[in-house]
Amino acid sequence: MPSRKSPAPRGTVTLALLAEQLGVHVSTVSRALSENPVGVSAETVTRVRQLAGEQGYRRNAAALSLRTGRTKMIGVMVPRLTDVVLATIYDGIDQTAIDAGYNTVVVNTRDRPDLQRSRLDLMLSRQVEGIIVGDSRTDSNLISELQGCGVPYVLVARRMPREISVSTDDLKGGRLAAEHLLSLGHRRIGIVAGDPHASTGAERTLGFRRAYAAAGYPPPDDYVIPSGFDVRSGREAGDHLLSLPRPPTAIFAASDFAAVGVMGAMRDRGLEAPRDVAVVGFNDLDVASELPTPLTSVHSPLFDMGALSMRVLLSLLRGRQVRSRLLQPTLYPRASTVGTSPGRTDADPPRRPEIGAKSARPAQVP
Amino acid sequence: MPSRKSPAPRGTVTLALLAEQLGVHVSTVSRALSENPVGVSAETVTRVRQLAGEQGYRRNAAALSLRTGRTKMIGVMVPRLTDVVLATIYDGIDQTAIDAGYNTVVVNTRDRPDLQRSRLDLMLSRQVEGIIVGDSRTDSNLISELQGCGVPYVLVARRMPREISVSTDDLKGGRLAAEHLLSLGHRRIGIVAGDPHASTGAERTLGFRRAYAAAGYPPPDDYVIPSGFDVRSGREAGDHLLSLPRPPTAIFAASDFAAVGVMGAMRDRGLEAPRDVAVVGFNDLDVASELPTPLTSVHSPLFDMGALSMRVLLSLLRGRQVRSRLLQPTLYPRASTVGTSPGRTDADPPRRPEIGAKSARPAQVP
DNA sequence: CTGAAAGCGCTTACAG
DNA sequence: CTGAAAGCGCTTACAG
Repeated sequence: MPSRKSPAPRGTVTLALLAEQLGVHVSTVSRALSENPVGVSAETVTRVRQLAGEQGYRRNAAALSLRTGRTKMIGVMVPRLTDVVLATIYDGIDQTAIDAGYNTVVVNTRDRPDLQRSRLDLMLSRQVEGIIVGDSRTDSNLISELQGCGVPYVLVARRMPREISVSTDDLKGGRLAAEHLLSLGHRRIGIVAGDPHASTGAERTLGFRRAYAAAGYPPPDDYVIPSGFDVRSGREAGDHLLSLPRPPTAIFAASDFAAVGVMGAMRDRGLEAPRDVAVVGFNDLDVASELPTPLTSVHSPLFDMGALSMRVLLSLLRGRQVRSRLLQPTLYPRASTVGTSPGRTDADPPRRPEIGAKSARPAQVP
Repeated sequence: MPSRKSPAPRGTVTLALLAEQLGVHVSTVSRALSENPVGVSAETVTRVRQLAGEQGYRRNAAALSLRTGRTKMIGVMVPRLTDVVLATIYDGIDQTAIDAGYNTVVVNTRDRPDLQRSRLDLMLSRQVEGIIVGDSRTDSNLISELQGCGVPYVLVARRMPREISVSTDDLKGGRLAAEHLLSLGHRRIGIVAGDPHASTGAERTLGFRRAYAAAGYPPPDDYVIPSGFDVRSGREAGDHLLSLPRPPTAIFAASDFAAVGVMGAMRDRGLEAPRDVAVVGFNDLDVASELPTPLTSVHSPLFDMGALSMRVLLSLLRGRQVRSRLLQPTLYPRASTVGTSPGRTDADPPRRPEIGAKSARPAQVP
């Protein structure tokens, strides 16, 4: 075996380069390196792979894609990855994609229609085979653009009429929160509503309001504050609600981080949860149960939601018939509403007490 | 103008297809569609672009890359995007990349050397022009693989000897936390150390220990608990520290979320910060200042760190000489150590009191 | 200003 | 089992 110059000589290692060194045709090298080498002698396969390994050969994905018309790439659109909710959903998507032999490429669109458009263009240029849409909004025409481009897609987290989606039953989640606060006797409640153009924010709020209205206590509009889903937005909305002439006795926030912001606003006014104001969050992130005042929250299965959306998309790519999925939310009552005194460790076993559906899993996509 | 069938007829719109419809050569179409059309009549440019718009033409990125040898893609490796610290750094990277005409593709490696390897391979197959490495570890040979592959790279957040990196001065950050707790009279402290194979965890811990040793109170090894950077790890390490025969009077956690976990462990034992145990976190995330008990934390400029790492990589790609950067940490004292009583809104104006450097920004890469 | 050709790196019928 | 050729969609010297 003659000693080679260096693992990666100068420039890239190509099939042609390997073929030349081995004295065989480039097509033979291609066959030997294919997943399942057929029509090549075992000996050739060994020789080729040996050299390819030594030289650090890596198949050029662009050439492969150009030739075969396939990329094995899935595009994922999210508003922002710095929101751990979306990051967790994406994690489920990515892991499921990898297990199925696909790779994902994710873009942040910051909930801005202009960025949705340009980032979608980018993904289409890169020939993604499918798209998972985590940033659909009622005030954007993203969906109609998607319809025109001929690439299969599935919505996740946020849904839209007549579109295939995988999401939490947010209407029900809002209702669970309302029923919990109603049962504790709260009549004047405030809502940190999240983004009204996202179905998550809109439906959590709607489910909550409907339940309160049905009980005879329809929340007035000025107790419903549109917001983002982050700490800062929650803080601002909380400041607003607590400054009302007759502040609410309980606040429902459409996200856990918004709820933390509400608690910050309370703290700075010398208010305590639940003594002065009860607080309910949404999503039940890890942080909720470990807060100094543990947060009552509506759990939604984020990782599973991402994973399922990917499985639905894979079915779609295989030409199967698919339908939308609604995952079940579960409310976990904690000290921010039911007022466990600090130190009573038995009163709040994390992740135990459930209200609502027995976290029934939807039937898997076949 | 004859009426067209549909915007995206069947299959993809290519240059050849446009050329045929216009009765010109494909190379003419290519020129007309190029960024800066040169050597084409203005009229042709208009005609071509008009039709391209109508037909929804999108340049095939694979073909472009194969032809030009350029991809304008930057790879980003992180342990996990569900850690908001990394997500924020990535956000800085991505925005800076876009502004410079590049796109990023990010991979999660979960701090597993095997995944580092396979995901790196993937990126190299996709012909990334540079890589930003957020997951370097002392127990992985990722760096030596990177050295052999001929693609420029820059480390971010975690650093390694003799490698170009952009990170926070974690040694100093640890020292700031130690000086703060020393000044409050704490002598027996516990450390939730983070991952010892990541320079962030190792150096924050080392800086802290050195300062305590220098003051005459070297922390014993069994008060230093290796951990992850998440809530759960912090919770477990906190449980451990608080169960010691002589529990610490203060705990330094290498991340804010780990600190929240520590506070959860305290709460379940009926302990309060800072009355029973003082707590210091690291990174100063948004959530830190809004917690029911606001968390004293060492701020590090995460978004800027990501952005700067991208600028350094861009310099490297332009063949310039670059050097490592160390960003300055700043300690923000809050109620978890200095015991502001709830309701005193003037005692903790978020983001105001500083200890340490005046957040001096490093000189920008030219 | 426009056309014709070559070629990026790869896979895949088609011969032999 | 191996070779030779075609072609994926694009850009870019090279002619005219």
